[in-house]
Amino acid sequence: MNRWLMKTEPDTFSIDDLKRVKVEPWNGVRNYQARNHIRAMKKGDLVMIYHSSCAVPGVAGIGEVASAPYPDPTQFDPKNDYFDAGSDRAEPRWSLVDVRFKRKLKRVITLDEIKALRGLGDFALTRRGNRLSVLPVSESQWEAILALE
DNA sequence: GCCAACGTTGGC
DNA sequence: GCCAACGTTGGC
Repeated sequence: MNRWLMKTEPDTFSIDDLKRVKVEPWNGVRNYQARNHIRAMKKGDLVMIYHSSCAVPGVAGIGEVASAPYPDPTQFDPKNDYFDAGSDRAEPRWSLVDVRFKRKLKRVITLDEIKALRGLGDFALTRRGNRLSVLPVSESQWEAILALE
C-alpha cells in the first residue's frame, strides 16, 4: 500500500464536501508528473487531503483510493473547463482515481507546522517552488505529520 | 531543439 | 492582489 497527498482548494471542494459525497472522482489533474502519480495508485492506497490556496493551507483529512486509475471523462467534454482538445480517446492523456472519505482531522495540520518538522527528508510538498498537486508521501513522513494532530 | 513569452499555482 | 517558481507554447 502506498501513501499520497492530493491538493484541493477548499472553496471549490473541501474535506467537508468529500465527507458529504463520500466518494469523488478526482478529476481535473492536468500536469504530467501529477498524472503519473495517479497512474501509480492502487485501490486502498491512503491519501492526505490537503487544502491549498486558502487562509490556512494544510492537511485537513484522510481519504483512500477507491478505484483503479481510469480516463478522466472531463478531458473529452468541450463544455468542461478541463477539456483537452489534444487528448485522443484511443489513448487518453489524463487519468483520475475515485477518492473515498475516511476521516476529517480534528484540526488542520498546517503547512507551517509541516515545514517546521525535522527529518522528513525529501518531500515534494515542501520542496522550494513546489506546485505539484498529487505527490507521494513515505510511511515515515505520513506518521510524522499525523503525529502532530 | 532553443528559448522568450505567457499562463498557472499557491503561499504570503 | 502580488509575485516567485515553473510548466507549456510557439516562433525561429
